[in-house]
Amino acid sequence: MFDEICPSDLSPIRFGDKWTGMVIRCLEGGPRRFSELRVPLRGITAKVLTKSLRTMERDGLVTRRAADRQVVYELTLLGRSMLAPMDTACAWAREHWDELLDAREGVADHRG
Amino acid sequence: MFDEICPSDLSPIRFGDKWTGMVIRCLEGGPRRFSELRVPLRGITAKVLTKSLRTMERDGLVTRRAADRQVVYELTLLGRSMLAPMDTACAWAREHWDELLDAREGVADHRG
DNA sequence: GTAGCCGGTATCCGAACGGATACCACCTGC
DNA sequence: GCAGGTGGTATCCGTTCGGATACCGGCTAC
Repeated sequence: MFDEICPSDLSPIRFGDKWTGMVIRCLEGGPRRFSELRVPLRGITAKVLTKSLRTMERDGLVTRRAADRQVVYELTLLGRSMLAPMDTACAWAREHWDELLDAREGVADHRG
Repeated sequence: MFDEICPSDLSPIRFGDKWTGMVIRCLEGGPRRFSELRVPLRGITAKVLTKSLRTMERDGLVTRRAADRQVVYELTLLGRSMLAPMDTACAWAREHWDELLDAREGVADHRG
């Protein structure tokens, strides 16, 4: 999923920790439950997702709401405001995709 | 210096490693020597700066040129192109400075 | 009662990050 | 000959990051 949304592995631009950017993308469409977030974030362990979400909560990017025997996470206005710089970053990465790739492959050619 | 240029400590947006964004800002005005970079980057050790610069070189953001018994680092076009998303990120951070600060202080109030 | 989902926590681990310190070769100026 | 600057490298160190694994209480379905 995220291979298509955002070419984030190669880009040097990061939003928060490894997963924060992807979590924000997952919450872009509305509130999501803990286990709903784990699906698109293939392979993330509960511990790591919990830690990311707690940090994001601390930083005012998401809210955690435990209601009616389920937990939902939702973007705050601040969290939602990060979508703009994220779009800029993704546009930059897409625009310079080839150059980024060339730089890494050049290294691979020389040393790998 | 960098406290004024970019409120980067509080912002969750990062470009490369800890120093990459600041190095790019330092090189914005033209080529700089190794020791010239160390001045504004107060406290950076030679090892860490070397590592940052080598990574940036590998990623095609800077060039290293050893000429006439001195070494100069210069932004590539790719490196220079990062100034645009960096400006966006800085603008975002400035715009949401108070919210970012509140989130952290709220934590400090509760737990610190 | 027991199997399963939900939303985690606890513990351990290896790798990477960032820094401190010491050291180095090379050249310049005195 | 010796101090000082330049552009590093080598070694060690504590912290953080991200992940693997095991386990947990609460609830539901059968």
